[in-house]
Amino acid sequence: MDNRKKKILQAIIEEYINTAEPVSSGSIVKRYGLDFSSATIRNEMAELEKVGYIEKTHTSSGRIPSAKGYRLYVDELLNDQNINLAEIKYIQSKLNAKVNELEDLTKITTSTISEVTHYTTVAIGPKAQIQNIQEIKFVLLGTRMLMAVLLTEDGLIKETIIKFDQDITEDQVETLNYIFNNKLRGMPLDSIDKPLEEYIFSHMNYSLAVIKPIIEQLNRVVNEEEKIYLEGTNKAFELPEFKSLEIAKNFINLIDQKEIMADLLNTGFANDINVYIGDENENEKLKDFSIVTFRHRYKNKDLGTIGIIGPTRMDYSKVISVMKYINKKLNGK
Amino acid sequence: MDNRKKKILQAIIEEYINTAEPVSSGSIVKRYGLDFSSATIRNEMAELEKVGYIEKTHTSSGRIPSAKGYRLYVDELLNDQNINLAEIKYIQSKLNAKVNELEDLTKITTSTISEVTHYTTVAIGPKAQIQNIQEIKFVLLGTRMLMAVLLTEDGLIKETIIKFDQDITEDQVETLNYIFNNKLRGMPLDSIDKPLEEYIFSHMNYSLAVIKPIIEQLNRVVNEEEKIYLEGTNKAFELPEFKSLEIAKNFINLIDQKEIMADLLNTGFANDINVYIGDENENEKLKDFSIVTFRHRYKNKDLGTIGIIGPTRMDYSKVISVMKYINKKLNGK
DNA sequence: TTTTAGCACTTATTTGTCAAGAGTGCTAAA
DNA sequence: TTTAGCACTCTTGACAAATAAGTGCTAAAA
Repeated sequence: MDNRKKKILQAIIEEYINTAEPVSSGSIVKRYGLDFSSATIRNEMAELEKVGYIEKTHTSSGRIPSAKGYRLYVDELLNDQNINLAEIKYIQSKLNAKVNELEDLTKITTSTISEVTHYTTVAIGPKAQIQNIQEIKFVLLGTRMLMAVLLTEDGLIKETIIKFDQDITEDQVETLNYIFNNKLRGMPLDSIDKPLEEYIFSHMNYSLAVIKPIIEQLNRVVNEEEKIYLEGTNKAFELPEFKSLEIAKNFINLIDQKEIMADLLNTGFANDINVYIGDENENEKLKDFSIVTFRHRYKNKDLGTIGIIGPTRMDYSKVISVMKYINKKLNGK
Repeated sequence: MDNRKKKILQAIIEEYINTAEPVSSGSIVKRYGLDFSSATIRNEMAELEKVGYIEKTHTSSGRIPSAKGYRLYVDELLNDQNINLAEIKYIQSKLNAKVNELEDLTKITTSTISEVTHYTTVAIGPKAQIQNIQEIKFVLLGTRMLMAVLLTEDGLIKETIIKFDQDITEDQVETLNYIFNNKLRGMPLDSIDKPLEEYIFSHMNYSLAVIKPIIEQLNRVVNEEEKIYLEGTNKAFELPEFKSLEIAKNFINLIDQKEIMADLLNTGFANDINVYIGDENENEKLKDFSIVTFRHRYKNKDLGTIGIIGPTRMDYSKVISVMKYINKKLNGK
């Protein structure tokens, strides 16, 4: 792969990202200041095709990038500072809002990314199970309802409601607070389980009718799938790829299945931008799409993952640039 | 409108709902046990068209129902007990799950309706602003973070986090609990406002640095748009209407705009099934779609609204039957 | 008076053909 | 090594013709 070939490949990919049409040798000569004739470009293109970076849709058509082509582009060729002043200002204005909860920040970030990149954006909160409990508090609401609030060492907050068939007294709440904090402080969230229930019941001699529903509900909350945030589904429908009913349907099916989205977001390396192009994706259903994710960690705290999902013909340069910038901003918060 | 005309109209509508193709005079004779020739049906159809219940797509085509036709069908002709044993069993199994929070019930109900009807289903929780406060509790998390929990007289629970630039003591929390409950018990949620802040500051002589963020955040939480629950977006894409890119795009645009969905769900009569057919909808964007909503109240408590959104060619009989049944079940809970 | 057989007429849909256009691969010359 | 030139391939759009589905109307039958 000499330099000229790379330049031509880059031109093909960028032209294709812009126009969504197969790229001809002529159009490259015209628009990409390469000082050769179309015949020369044609020869180079034939070789690029032989090594699998580009493809033809039919014998006499222009070329489109293959997944392998995009991969080289993403790894070596693209500009990852492709972000302008207007975009920077917009992102700043959004991210400067004061937020009290990580959830709000996730929502804002997700919608901001979708606005700036014009792609559908998904996000998921940090995994609860692996975190350690810092504090747990019970609050009596009315006479037969408790709210339990869990605070983890990483600052994640989980709350849930537990209903009882009998009245609960403020004294009981106080005891519960004492027992649970005493037992759980510093422990991982997933240690709220059956053995704990038995331990409290037998060693601390506390009413099972109260303990049991609490443990069960806390266990449920801690283990339930994290919520998925989704923004800009409609953005995808502006893309020419979505003229194909097949593609549109697959896309909607994908983002409608929260488990698939959760899996997608929970793979990849932390604090790095992960790009999965077309059939690089393990999931067969994703072969026509690309995903760019970012698992955000800050000061060793897991802050969840944000991902962009779109057609393989995605503006990787813009997407990656925006992700990088947002990450920098988030770490400054 | 004599009886025979109504029968023919019903046949046309039900055939169209099944096939999504314009209905010819011949097909009705064949499939709907009406003992007349196609010529007779044709004459009747010409008259039904004259009064606006059905329409033609071109001079020699079969007929499709107009909004007015669907309206008559919904008001007078359809079977609202169109639900079979398998569906009843399925709904029962889903709704029998024990839930601690209204939110969980809403989620389950929404997805159940979508599964049974095969249409996209949306829901919104009860409006908070109009409810009265029963209890308010503050919980200290760490040293600079409060969780505020609001319980309304209707049983709605709202919680939120407030962060401070200074440490908060347990004594302060106790005072806050006293002040707020004392002042707000029995008051509507939207009375948490600036005047209240000033009152507490001046009359109770309490630190503004603590009061102000609390009031602001509570106010924000109480007034923010209720969350929208959405299930089965992909179901819509199985319908022949969604072969049209135009329709598909409009649909996605609609359900992506939470404010439109909220408006939609917040109109209509409580405890009644509301049907809006095609251009009966006020919103121009909805002219190709129908909405069936149900504002659920029980023992005078607002429990939110559930809605089905689909093409005007919707299986109203099934949708209304399922809604009615679900309502009955919910009221038994 | 109501119903219906029969037929002319309308429109959509499908199929085939043709010409134009875009782009390639290859050859031979620069 | 590059490129002009040209034959070749495939797509796209336009047009025409054939087919099919269905209506409206007329005149006869019930």
